[in-house]
Amino acid sequence: MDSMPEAPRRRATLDSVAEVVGVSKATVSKVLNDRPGVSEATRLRVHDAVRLLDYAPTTRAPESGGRRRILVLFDTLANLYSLRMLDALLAGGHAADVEIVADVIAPLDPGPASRLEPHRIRALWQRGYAGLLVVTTQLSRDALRVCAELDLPVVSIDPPNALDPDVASVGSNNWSGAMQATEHLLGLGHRRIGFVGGLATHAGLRERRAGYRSALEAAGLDEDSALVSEDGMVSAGPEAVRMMDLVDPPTAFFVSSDPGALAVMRELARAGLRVPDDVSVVGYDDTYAALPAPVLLTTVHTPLDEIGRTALSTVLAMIEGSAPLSHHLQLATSLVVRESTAAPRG
Amino acid sequence: MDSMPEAPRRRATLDSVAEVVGVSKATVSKVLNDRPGVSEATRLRVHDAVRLLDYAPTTRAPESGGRRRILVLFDTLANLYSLRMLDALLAGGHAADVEIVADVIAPLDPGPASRLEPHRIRALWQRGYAGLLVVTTQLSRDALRVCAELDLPVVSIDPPNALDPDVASVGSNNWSGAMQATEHLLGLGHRRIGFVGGLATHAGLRERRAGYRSALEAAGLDEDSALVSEDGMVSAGPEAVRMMDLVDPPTAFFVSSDPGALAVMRELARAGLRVPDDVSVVGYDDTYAALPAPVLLTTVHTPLDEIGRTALSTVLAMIEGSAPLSHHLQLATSLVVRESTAAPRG
DNA sequence: GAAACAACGCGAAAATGTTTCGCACAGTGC
DNA sequence: GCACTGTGCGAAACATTTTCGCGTTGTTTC
Repeated sequence: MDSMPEAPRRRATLDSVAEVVGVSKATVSKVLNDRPGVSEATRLRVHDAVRLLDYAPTTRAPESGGRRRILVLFDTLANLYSLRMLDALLAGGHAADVEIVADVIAPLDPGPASRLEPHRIRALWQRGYAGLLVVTTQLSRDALRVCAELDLPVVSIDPPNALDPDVASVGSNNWSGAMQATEHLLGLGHRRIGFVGGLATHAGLRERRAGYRSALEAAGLDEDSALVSEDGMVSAGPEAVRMMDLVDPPTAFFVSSDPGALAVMRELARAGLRVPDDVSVVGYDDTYAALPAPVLLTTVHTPLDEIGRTALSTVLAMIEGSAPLSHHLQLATSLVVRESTAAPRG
Repeated sequence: MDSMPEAPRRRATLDSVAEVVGVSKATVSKVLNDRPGVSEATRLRVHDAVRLLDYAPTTRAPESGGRRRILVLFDTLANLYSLRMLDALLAGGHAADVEIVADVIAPLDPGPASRLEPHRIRALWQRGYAGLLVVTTQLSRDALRVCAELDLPVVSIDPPNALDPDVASVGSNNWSGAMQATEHLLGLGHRRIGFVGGLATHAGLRERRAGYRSALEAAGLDEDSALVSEDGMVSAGPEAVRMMDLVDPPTAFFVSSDPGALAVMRELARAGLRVPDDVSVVGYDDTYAALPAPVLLTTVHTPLDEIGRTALSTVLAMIEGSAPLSHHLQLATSLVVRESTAAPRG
């Protein structure tokens, strides 16, 4: 018995493409590099053959000449959270000599149809990314299965849900952060503390709610459902004003995002209430630190730099083949007391 | 007599490096690609020779999945201007099926030494970027020369200085924008209008100053140097407060950036002055539009989306080989009147 | 209408860089 | 002294890009 009867289907090479088209490999090379000196007809035929044979240049030595490329997918860039995360990742990319490519999942169509579908994952993989970082976005089970098939390492940053325990994730301890914020207000003497949260579809936001409740309970207080809003951040301001009209209004608000906190402060100011004299406000994430607001926000600082660095080194470790340190890292938050909180009146 | 007696100093090649070190080109190649099978001593000697000869491989990195890659270099990501620009560029990248790679020039070292040096440009070219977009950053003449040599198209977005007329640039009409802002205040009845600008090293900021002055002159007013500050944005707030202490204080401020305007509003508020009741404030760039500030900022809207799209299509056209529509595009600004301006008191 | 000319498309060969494979040599065990 | 083994390196094979010249085609000139 000699070797296998059929050809072992070697990878397509420039010569094989040239042979199929019936031109020289020089011509094929020119087409692939968009060099002049080739007719449009030949150009088209070469492209067809390249597609047909699924040709890819071999000089691509994935781990050699070119640097590794990591794709970072944001749900949106329209907030400072994304910006600071990107900044941290770029710094980490420089340090590790990898190329960080940022993209938004659906820059044109914000509809729910533009999720990360399996075919999209395959397209990403074909583009040669060595790893994938997904920021505050849920990956479907199908998408994850495709990633596993393609051996494409994925790390989720601040995942909305801990859907799959096998997916590595890096985030911060939301429950503890909310505890810190609420305990700060309790420590100032507040007893009626409103909670203005985002939609409870995000696990992190649910954890913040739970932390808020735990802090209240630890202080011997019951949660008052009239003081809790989870309608999403667009209605944060009106919701806060609504609570202030209650017979026993809150003296402080814990708002589970910084933009939401700013919206609350804005609406309170329009309603004639001063922060922190009349009402205290605590935000979350510390993404607006550099912003010279009239009243600087007391907020929970999430270590985005550290989260970014950790996520990057995790995905790099996975690319190298080693298992990540832990599948679900949560970094510690810290409270930053600025100007928007004070002891309640009287 | 034959040709020139001395060698014309050709570009270093693998063979020349190998000759200098006294090894084969295979060994040099292994060193450069971090392949095993080379002793540490040889590795070091090769690295030395590479540095000495300033060797760079002539073959470029292959394009990712066939798509072109455009590098966008920001001076910093720590502001919403960069964020919105990046967002616009990513959207344009999706539309044109090119990969947008964002990076900051010096993520670690903010010193002036980290400019875009020629060798850095070569490194970029080697990584296979088809074009370069530079945001609010000056390129040195040397760097531009290298770009021209390498045939690497460059488009400057909002360049600090119109150094080289041959470099394509896309920006907005700063002079006209400042005119609009100042005319708005004049139209409301203001006659004492303070100008708080950034450092006048940036051409765009100088143009804004000129537009401010032109509007005043068109209204028959003289510029009062006591009402002009160009100390940079860090001192914007204190400068505004200082002007309010003048015997004939301004009734309005034109601040030539949005963060600066917010800083001014913050300091005015701390000094007990209400905006817009006591003082009006106009900002510039409209980068904080989505921000729920207590008083929404009246500002000059610069069309960052359009600027980004235009810059991207310009660099793509240059890659295709066609000349850009124009070398120095300036897009029109528009005034967005919100809450921070009103007629002067009494 | 023919000769001269210009432009373009293409391939052979040279140039450049990467990978494979085998040789030489040093150290080690018997 | 002989076999064995691992390491460092280079020759040659391989993959791709670039240069340069040749032939074809279409156009202008007389």
